[in-house]
Amino acid sequence: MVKNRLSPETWIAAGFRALSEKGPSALKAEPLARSLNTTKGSFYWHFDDVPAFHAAMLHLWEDRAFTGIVTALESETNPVQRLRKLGEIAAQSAPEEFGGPAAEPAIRAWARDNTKVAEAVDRIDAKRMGYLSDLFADIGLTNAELPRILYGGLIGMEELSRHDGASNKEALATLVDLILALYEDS
Amino acid sequence: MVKNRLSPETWIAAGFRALSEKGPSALKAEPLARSLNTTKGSFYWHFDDVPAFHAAMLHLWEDRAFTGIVTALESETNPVQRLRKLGEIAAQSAPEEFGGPAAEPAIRAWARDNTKVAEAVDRIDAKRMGYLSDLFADIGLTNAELPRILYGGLIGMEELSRHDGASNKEALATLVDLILALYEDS
DNA sequence: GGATAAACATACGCTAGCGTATGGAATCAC
DNA sequence: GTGATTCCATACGCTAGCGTATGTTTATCC
Repeated sequence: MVKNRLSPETWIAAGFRALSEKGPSALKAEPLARSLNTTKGSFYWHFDDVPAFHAAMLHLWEDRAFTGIVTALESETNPVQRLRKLGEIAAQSAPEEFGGPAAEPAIRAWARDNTKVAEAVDRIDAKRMGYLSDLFADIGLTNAELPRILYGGLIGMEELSRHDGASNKEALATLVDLILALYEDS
Repeated sequence: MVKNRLSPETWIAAGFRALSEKGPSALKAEPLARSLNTTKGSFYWHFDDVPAFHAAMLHLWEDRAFTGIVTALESETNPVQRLRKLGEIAAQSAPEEFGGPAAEPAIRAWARDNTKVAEAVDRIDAKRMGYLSDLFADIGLTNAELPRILYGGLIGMEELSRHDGASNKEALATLVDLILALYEDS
């Protein structure tokens, strides 16, 4: 029998997997331990308690939720290309360390019964909306509703995908086109 | 001391209130009883068990989630007016019987750890998307992505409002305008 | 206005998960 | 290799919520 020694990261990854698959109520020490074929002895060695574990998950996510997008768009030089690229990467699933596809909606759902999570989501939303605002401003689109339309569409479609399983690739591209039509006209 | 005798509907309303304010984890018999200043003796008189209570909540919602929208749009005669009106009513909060504002996002969050809820949301989403498809088809817009864009935007903005507290009135109106620009052009 | 039923209160045993404590195995230092 | 450290297993008491059983109150019906 191979004895896999676990790291905090392993637990956190298992946490995101459970969060995505079974919802926030699955983020408990003993069930997670079972999913890793171990006991909560390990859990309480790596983390002080359950809230501390939650905080660790949240910290990892908040750390990458904004910068991850920014760096992913760095390769594109002009704002229009960045907007189009944003539509593409948003249509893809999240990395495995966050529980694979539909990690973001799962975190938003988590925010409903956890204040700390809600606050983190608040901060990330504000940052992303600000970034979108700047992007639109760069191409001369100052309509204050555009970031909300695009980001809202992004969130909503991710949510929809979870239920109907469909891809958002086409829809997001079309949405960006609809918005950029304003740019062509100006 | 006035003895308020409770009905199943009172319990269900309290359920939606708790769901909206504290999340799915608040849908438990004893906490709900406390919120109504009573005991679970009443709960188990009106409902067989907790899953049965959940089913009752869900049944009420599913019953009104689609038809409610359709009847709200009946006053408008042509499809374009209906689309604009849809944007308006979606920006308002849900009726109090469903826990006031942001009831829909709460139910979507609930769907994450409850299969029955997820199935109900599936059915409602399909119906609403079908309705939107018909609406767009009526004005000659056959682009299959449009229902997803509008409905996704609706869902996402509702979610955003919960966090930043902002209204979606302007953004939804603008989104409808962006889409209807396709109609003007054709 | 006493009998009947409906609506609620209370007490009970049960389970899942929490956090602690302590012992045991695996790994590292040298 | 043995001593120390790191990591995990197990056992314990505790609490919240479940569902049942049974008692109490409140309304209803003639």
